[in-house]
Amino acid sequence: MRTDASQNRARILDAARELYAAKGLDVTMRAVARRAGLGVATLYRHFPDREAFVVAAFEHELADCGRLSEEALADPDPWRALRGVVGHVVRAQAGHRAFPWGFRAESLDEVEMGEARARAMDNINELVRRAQESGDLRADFSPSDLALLVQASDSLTATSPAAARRLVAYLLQSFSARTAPLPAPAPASLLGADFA
Amino acid sequence: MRTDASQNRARILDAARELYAAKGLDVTMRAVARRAGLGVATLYRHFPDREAFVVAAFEHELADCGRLSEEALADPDPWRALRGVVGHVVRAQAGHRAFPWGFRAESLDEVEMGEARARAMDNINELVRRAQESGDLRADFSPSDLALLVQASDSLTATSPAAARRLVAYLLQSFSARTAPLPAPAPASLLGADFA
DNA sequence: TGGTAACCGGAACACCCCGTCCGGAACTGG
DNA sequence: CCAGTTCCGGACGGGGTGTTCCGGTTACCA
Repeated sequence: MRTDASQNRARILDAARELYAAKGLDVTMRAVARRAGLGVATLYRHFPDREAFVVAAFEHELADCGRLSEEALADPDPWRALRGVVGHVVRAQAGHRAFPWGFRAESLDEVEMGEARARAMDNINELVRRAQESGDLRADFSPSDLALLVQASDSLTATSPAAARRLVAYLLQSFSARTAPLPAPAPASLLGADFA
Repeated sequence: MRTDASQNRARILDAARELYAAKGLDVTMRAVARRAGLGVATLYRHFPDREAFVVAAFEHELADCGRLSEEALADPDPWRALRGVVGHVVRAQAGHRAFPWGFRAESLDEVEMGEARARAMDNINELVRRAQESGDLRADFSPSDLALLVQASDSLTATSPAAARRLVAYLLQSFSARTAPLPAPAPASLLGADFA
């Protein structure tokens, strides 16, 4: 591979991450190309189609997610560790709006990233099991509730990051088996000043 | 207005409601016209543009919402009434995916519907106040949290209605000032069989 | 019943998107 | 330094959307 080609590849992925972070997945290939200072054909020279391209842009975040789940397993307090993972993922997603999509992408299985995702999920499942065993996490909690949280949070991040944070705080409280209510962030209106 | 014109107007709105209910707002004007057995120009003869058209399709639901909030105010148990309103709105939304969008639409203010919405909001604000006074609803609850719930629920309804119901159950529990955990519906995976 | 005005339908317009093609520029190995 | 291969960028095709135009049709009223 020629040096300019690999430089351009990196520049493309950087541009994609910046734009996806700012605007979510509704970013055209042309916009990415323009941001990278390149032509659209260059994108298609490095990636077969749009989906593969988006997935490639998420490699970094997925690796982060895996590493994070490993660290969480080492925490002696599984409930605290789980909350930490949730907080991290939600923050990562606030800075990278397409995260849930990237996480769910079918085409991950093609590359070895599918395995990385599987390992991260195994870790999280184990973390959930431990947190339930410790009695901090409600017994009827399902790991799929985390996906639920991530997707719901993402949909709110688009309109109001503060609302997303508040939603996450509410949900984390519901997940807890203890009764102590967690403090929620300040209310964030999605409807302008309509609600008092 | 000629009788066929007014008949067609009703047929258009019916078709729109059916399609929006089934597929959300991602329905083309052509699709609505085809469903109504009419040409697309007929749609634009009755409504200036797509947005005004969608808003018009929501007139009925908004009126329902207002009536519902009136009834809820008559309930002696404000917390139960509030949960009832939430349940109704979420169900209405499951059958009418574009509800949150229609509720937030700016252009409502142009027609007299803006006033209907304002009254519904006043009622809900009052309901929240009473539920807090009764001690059932947490003191730091904000009426805007309802908008948060509706939007989050909507985003999940698209992929999994069961997940949306579970989310709502979790949130309602968090909203409660009492400690008794509400039973959550069965877990609903958003990620296929990836999570155990 | 007939004339007219209101109404209708589908084609057409303007604008987006993704993905491809090809002539020209740029890098690199000998 | 130069030839040749790799790479680039803008134009192109196919498909989609919201919106408008115009000739034909239909309902109404006198």
